[in-house]
Amino acid sequence: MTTLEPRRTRQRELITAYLESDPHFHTAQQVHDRLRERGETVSLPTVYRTLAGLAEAGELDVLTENGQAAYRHCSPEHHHHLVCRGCGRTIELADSPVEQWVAAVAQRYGFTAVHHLTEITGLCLDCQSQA
Amino acid sequence: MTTLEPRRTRQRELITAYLESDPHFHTAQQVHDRLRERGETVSLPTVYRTLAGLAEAGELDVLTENGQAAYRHCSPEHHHHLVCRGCGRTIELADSPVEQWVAAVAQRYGFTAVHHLTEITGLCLDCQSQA
DNA sequence: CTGGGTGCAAACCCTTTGCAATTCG
DNA sequence: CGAATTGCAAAGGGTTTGCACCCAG
Repeated sequence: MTTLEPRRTRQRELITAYLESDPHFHTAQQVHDRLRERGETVSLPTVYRTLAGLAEAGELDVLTENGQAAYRHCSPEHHHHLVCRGCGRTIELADSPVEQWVAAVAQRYGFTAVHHLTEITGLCLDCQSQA
Repeated sequence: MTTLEPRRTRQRELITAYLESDPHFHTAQQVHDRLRERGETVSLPTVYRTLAGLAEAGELDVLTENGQAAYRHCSPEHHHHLVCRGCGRTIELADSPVEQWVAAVAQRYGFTAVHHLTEITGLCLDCQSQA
């Protein structure tokens, strides 16, 4: 059996390169805009299709915020974020009990190819005083 | 200062009553449909406005899945979901270590009004064999 | 009475799809 | 060359908004 690889096109390269260059969450539209700003021409549908494909292949993490899907290049060192809803300040969190729990849950229900995503939002000290 | 209470209307009563009667996640459209099935007349925009208002007031938990916002009457027993990427099958998970960890993290960094969201996706047994 | 709430319809926004043209392998 | 990919434009689906009418307080 031959592993069917996606065809290597200019557009696909641009998109994956961009995601790898900036390992944060980006919506399809953001990716599209950034590439256009650089003078690259990639259509919006192509961005959507490519991102959807990569996500399904498990190469991207997906997060829906505000009704928009945001994608991020998968990283082995998975960490979580604590985000301030006021100023957007983000704190990276390490050593959470989440990974272990996820693994246990997956095993219990026989799930494989498991991904997980945890987002914590709140108001930081600065934003509390301003409110 | 007088606390400005939302006006008590028939529609608002119906919506809140429904959410309290079934403490799971419902999209605006689902709420609308259920109420209509009962013969109640509430317009879709009103459902959206009411749910958005309640959510902002912190009386509802919000979760966006598949690009649709789902609302649930706030309950202390927050649980998470394990979703199959193949068939969409969803398993509700209780007793996760996430809430405690979130509380600890929030306290450590001085965050308040903390919300969190954990999504776990994978492939269930059925979808593994079909692949 | 008076302003917030409601309903309708249309507008919006993000996303997906049909299909012809293009391009990789 | 053949199949996968792209781009365009248009459709789709959920959500929001403008505005006139209505009803709770």
